[in-house]
Amino acid sequence: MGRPREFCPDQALGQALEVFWRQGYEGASLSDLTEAMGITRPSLYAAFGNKEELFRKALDRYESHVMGFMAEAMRQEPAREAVAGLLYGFADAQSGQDTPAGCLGVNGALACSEASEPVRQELARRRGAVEARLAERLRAAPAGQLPPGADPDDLARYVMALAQGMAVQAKSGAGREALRRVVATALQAWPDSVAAA
Amino acid sequence: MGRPREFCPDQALGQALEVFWRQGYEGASLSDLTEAMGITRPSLYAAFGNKEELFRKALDRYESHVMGFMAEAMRQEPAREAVAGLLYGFADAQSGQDTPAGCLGVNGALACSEASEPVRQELARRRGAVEARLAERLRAAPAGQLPPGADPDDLARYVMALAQGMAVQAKSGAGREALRRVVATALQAWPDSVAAA
DNA sequence: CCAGAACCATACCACACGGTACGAAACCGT
DNA sequence: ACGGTTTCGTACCGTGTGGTATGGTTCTGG
Repeated sequence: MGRPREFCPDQALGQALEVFWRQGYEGASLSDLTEAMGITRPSLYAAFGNKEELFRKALDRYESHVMGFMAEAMRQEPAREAVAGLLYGFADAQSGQDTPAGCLGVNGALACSEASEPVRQELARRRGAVEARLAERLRAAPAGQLPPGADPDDLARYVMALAQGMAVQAKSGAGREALRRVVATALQAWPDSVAAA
Repeated sequence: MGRPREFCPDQALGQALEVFWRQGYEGASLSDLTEAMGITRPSLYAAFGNKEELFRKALDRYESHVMGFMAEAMRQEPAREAVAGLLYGFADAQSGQDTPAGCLGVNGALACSEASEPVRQELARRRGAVEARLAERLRAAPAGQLPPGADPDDLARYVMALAQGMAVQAKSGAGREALRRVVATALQAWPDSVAAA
């Protein structure tokens, strides 16, 4: 009962996600957000709590929607295919025509004022979680599927560094083609012959 | 003539550099800056213009001091040594004990409000300049020094992506050892045998 | 020893920030 | 039709932002 809200929370969250994605947590003001979401300040607070909670919900939506490809990519065999799926998936997600450039997890709050330190740490935590999942995936690979002498943890960190670096490049203006060539260049170092072994 | 200033501009700039490095352009308030520099607001404006000019001067100082190793690294032979020198140099610069984590060029303003767009673009421009210098260095390498089938432009973009990704990792808490292993993992893909060819 | 010049410190400005109080409007169950 | 409930819109709050006016202070050149 009571007056029904005049906006769709999910759609509004999608708009908020875009603003955070483009401008980062601190760079997105409440005015930017409410304007993009098409709702007023009090409506935002009633529906989403406050700016930080809104950001966390946008982050959840980002992970489940934009990064949804990850789960399937990780399942690919052999391990090299999983890494290739991840990297090409990141490249595409960071260079979408209808989405902001780069990655919300990197754009969100890399360096910020002390007030946003909790947000920064949360993002670092989530990046670490992805890296841990990848390390686990690589550790489960049969011997011989990884490049000779490569440690799964090191390899996972290397792949994530590359992904995050591509996010920086995308935000700097690099297009999809450029990013895909970065992935291809990296994968040339991990020949199919190794995977076939 | 006139009253002499009671602070050393170069030292004050160094303190400002540290604050920008740690908190980024927007995340560093004038209060943060003046407190770290040990000077008052009007002194800052008299000596450095305004916040944006101060940032640009800090950026120049960063390039000439912290990134000073680049010129020598690029001169190394063969090309693989130049890339190795660059990457290890970045890894060390991003994980210094007495300096903020990460890279000022990446921390400074990756995503920001519209007001700081000029700063963001300037940083993207400078990152591109480094990439262009590296591409030129690789293009000048004798045939056979690069991995087979690798395009110098793609290779340069790949190396820069890795460096910028390490900057993200460093800001996330990765230590020097972790970063160096990322570099080593990347360099394993570019065997010495290729360089010796 | 004084005039001019540059610097320092305080106190201030307009404005944008994140967040909220409050009254009017719109709905549901009875 | 009406009471209770929830939303919406406006107008506001305290605080912090980047930036500056002003007056006292400390130096140099003559």
